[in-house]
Amino acid sequence: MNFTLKHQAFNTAARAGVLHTEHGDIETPIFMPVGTAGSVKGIHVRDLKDDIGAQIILGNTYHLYLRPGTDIIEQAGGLHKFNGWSGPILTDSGGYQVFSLGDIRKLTEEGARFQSHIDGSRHLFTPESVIDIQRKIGADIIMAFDECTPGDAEYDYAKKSLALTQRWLDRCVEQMEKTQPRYGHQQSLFPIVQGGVYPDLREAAAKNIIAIPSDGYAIGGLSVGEPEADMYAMIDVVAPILPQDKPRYLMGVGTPVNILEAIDRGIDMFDCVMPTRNGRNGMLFTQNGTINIKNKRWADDFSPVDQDGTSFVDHQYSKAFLRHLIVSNEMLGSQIASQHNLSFYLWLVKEARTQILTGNFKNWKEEMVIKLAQRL
RNA sequence: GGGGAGAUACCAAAGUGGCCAACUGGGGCAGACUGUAACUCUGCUGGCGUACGCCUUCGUAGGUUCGAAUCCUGCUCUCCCCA
Repeated sequence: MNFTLKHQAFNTAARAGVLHTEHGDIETPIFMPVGTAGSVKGIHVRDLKDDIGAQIILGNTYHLYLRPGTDIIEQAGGLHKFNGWSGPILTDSGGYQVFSLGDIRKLTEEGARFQSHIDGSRHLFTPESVIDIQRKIGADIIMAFDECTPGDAEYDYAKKSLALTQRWLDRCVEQMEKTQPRYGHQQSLFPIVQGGVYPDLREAAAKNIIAIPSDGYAIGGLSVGEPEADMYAMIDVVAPILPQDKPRYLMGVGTPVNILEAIDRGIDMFDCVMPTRNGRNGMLFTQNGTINIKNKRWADDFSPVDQDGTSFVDHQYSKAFLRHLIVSNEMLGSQIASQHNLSFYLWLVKEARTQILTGNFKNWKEEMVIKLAQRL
């Protein structure tokens, strides 16, 4: 796996590049749809590829481990074979579940003990086991096992949490070295910078991490409850420390505005459940702001879902019909909204890339941020 | 014709003397959602007021009572059973 930088503008840290993987090239900046349980909820692989233009998707270690279980995925020949997605796959390590399932897990030096949210059964995740599982899933990009520190963590907690994440990282690296790819393609480990909302912790974490040779570096523990300004401030601290010639992945972010702001600060890769989850809940993202399609005002609006949209669903269906579907809890509504939102997200990063390459990113971004913040 | 049951807010349905502007669902109207325990969650839903509150409501007309959605009487309507 290697990364080629195509262009870097003078008045912004934004970059355009290409990340080459054995399952295909990824043009950055990129948004990666989240497919927690092996599927991007409600979206066919064909539409992901041909209509939405996704270049890489996510899977989740914790969820896939619980269901269908690692054995089944191995028997299938890896997640690519299992779900039919032939492009690159990145798996989250379960570090986010350490955060989101805080009530039913316990952290120790050894790892994280979870109680399954499905049946209550008890499971231990260690840095080693998490690497092994991701190997078996067949991820192109394997994420280090970390503790995703809550956004409101006090300094002392964030510091301890970071130290644990760093010790776990060393064990992840060691386990990667001791093990081999499962299905004949390369698997790369991305370390993760934590440190809460504390610049000195973030700086130390970033410096610590770049000592580990990797094909890419991630920033985690943001957009988890902290003020938006803190998120940007942490990116400002960390991104300049990370190697220029490696992709930078901001985990779990975010809103369209978040993404543009982060691209401006030198981030290359993003993922977020927002386009799919919020889509299912009736929120549409457009160039001109967000739409709550459940609102009464759309009931008799027979114009296309999105006049400027790039997906077929944007022109195939009207706002009124989509509202009807969502309000009626018809599953097609979730599908259309998700497909629209993902298409918009992929359009957004593609357009950002074009603007970077033509040297107009900064101006374009400033205009877009204003438009995107509107509510229609 | 005889017997029985019932009429509560947009719908359904609790409430059978004061804690009732009235439980709870649904519907409606808004809001939230950031490495997915999420087709989920939260709020509001008689009128006016930010709020304390005030006003008008439980088929309808009267009555009893300090006080009625709740008790009594007449009327109207609905449903069930038997002829």
